[in-house]
Amino acid sequence: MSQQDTKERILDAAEGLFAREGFHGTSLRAITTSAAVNLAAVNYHFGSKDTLIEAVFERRLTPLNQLRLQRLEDVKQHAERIGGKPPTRDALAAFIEPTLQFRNACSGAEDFVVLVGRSLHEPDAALRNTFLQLMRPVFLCLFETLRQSMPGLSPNLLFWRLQFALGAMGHTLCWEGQMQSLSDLPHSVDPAPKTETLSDMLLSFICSGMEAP
Amino acid sequence: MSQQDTKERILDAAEGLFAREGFHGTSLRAITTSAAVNLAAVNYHFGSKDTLIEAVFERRLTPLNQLRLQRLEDVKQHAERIGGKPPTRDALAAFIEPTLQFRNACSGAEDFVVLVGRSLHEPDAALRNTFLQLMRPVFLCLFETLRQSMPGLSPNLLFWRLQFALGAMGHTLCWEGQMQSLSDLPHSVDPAPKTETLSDMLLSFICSGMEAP
DNA sequence: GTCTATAGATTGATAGAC
DNA sequence: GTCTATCAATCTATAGAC
Repeated sequence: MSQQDTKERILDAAEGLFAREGFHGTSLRAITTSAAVNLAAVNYHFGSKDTLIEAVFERRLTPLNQLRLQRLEDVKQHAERIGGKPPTRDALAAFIEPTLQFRNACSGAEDFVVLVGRSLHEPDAALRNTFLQLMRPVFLCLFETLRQSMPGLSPNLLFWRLQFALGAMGHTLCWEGQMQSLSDLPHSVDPAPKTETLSDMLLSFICSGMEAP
Repeated sequence: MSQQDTKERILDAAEGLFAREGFHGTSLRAITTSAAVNLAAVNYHFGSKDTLIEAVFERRLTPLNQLRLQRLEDVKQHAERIGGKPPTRDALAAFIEPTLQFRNACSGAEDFVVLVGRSLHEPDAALRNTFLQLMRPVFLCLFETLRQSMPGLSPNLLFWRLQFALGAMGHTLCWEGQMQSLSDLPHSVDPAPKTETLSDMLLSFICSGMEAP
């Protein structure tokens, strides 16, 4: 087994377990057993449990954020070219759609998306800040784009509405994983809609909320 | 120190630590030290760590949910009396406002509200289900009331929009605690608005999202 | 009811042979 | 790079004196 293989196997196993059991609920032994590698391999390749979770975040969040930034840039440039404002829905879609579609991008990505959804509410402050630092550039770009989309909205109100939107989105990402719960209603509810359907429902909700009177 | 005192002190300390450090991130030692009681007192009074967190939830969630159910009932009865539909905003307000106002109801309630916000995303399935089971009656009542408010909306779409709303609300509750993060923007943002202001912003957002075209 | 003392299991991390 | 063996710390829970 090559070094590359071992590192990847650890990252894959850690990603799944952190998403399903949480960071503090996952032991290094659980990870190495699931990855079928030796216990000492984690500390050899990643240094510590804390640096391992950083590596788990960076592996997928870096390309995902690049995708989001690219799409946001496209929306802004298209608006400039036609001399108008970037449509609110397009700006939000540039942030949301790549995330939901990422689920189908590669194997194991479903786990990662759940992990992302949970990260905003992560109790461990150090871990939460690791995530937020990686997200900061995208968040700032989204904020500035939306400023152009809705120049009449005060920065404070925009900020809070964006927080509400992030909450709605994060909750949706978690749910996609496994969060069985309130769905046993006396009505027909689809607990796992197609990515495109879910994406549209979420976008419509958030878009209307952002543009509320 | 009376028995009542000891139990309450443990509940108070546990509430704060669970909210700030998470369930798995909080040890019984941390709780008993913070509460200034003996380590063995937790197991004597509550049986185990798992039953302790259940007691923490129940102590405040039972009266809070009763408040929410009462307000939902009022909204429905008022609609019946005038022979109309319960207004969407009133139904949502019956669920949201008591929660946000609960922060100021008693000391320590701020911690509890953060704990609630985080519970939907709790990785520990048993813990999450404890919370969901306590919330189920209120959730069902809210769902049925909103069914009356918006009879044109399919149950499936209503369900998902309600999930988005819960996500937005949960994120807001967490934030209220301490979640410093993305707020250092090049604009003036109020990181801790008055309860009423925040409540109005959240309600307007969710209400518009629920009634999206 | 409260305390001390400790059992028994699990944790993250490392030293050293191969 | 991979393995075994183990350390030192921490955890929940309990037994038994007072």
